[in-house]
Amino acid sequence: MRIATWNVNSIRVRLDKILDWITQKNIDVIAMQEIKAPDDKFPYNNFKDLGYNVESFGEVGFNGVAIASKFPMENIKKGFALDARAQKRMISCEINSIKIINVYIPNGKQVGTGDYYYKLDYLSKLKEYLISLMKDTKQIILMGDLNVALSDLDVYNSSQMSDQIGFTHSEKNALQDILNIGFFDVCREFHKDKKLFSFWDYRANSFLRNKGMRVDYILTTKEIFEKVVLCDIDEKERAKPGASDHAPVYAKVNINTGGVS
DNA sequence: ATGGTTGAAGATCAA
Repeated sequence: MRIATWNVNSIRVRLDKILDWITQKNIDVIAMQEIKAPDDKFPYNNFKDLGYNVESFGEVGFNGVAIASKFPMENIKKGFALDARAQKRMISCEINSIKIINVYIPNGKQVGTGDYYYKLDYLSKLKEYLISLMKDTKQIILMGDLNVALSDLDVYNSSQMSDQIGFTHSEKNALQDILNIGFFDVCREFHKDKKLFSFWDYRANSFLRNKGMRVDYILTTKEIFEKVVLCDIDEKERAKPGASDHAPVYAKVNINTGGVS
């Protein structure tokens, strides 16, 4: 099973690129964030024409998440009961008895603002939710834009990024707390000592200067991680004209998917 | 450099 997460920064503007990429990479399940479209404007049929089931949870103007899957999705849940602002940031389902959670963590805007504390609260509530979920199943994949760079290898310049949004001690600790309950940072496990970025700001020629951050993650329980055979970030998608400011992160998991893939 | 650029709006807000 090939899985992916991508902050697409508008499902409608990026549609052709997304469809081309999931076809080229033979992606079975893709978690998308920042679709920036209400559900009645989501291009469902374009995914269905390629053989994907698709579920979206969007709103006008910003946020919004969606999952497209070649396999049937069961127990679809839209929203996160512990989200203090009840925004459109989480959608989850079960695929082949694996719990798949797609989350778009709040950006936080500025350190010390209400938005920043909302972000920390969201990460804390997500950890509590995952702890409760793990009592029922050990088969969990959490994918999404977590808006936090975990280590010095996840930012272009750790001293320059120190105490900046996405790289404060509180944010890093909140994400590390989630890993500590039993989740593996799959891309980092496969590339232990390498600088890894998944996001480059549109401003100030960040991509050309490779001033990026890794904020997009695939996290899995140990039971799933043991079956992962590869994980990478496709930086080439970020280099294209008209790209999202995020690149897709993808992995291959060796599980029985009924012969479909 | 408190700038820069992009998207969804249709003025600014969010990132």
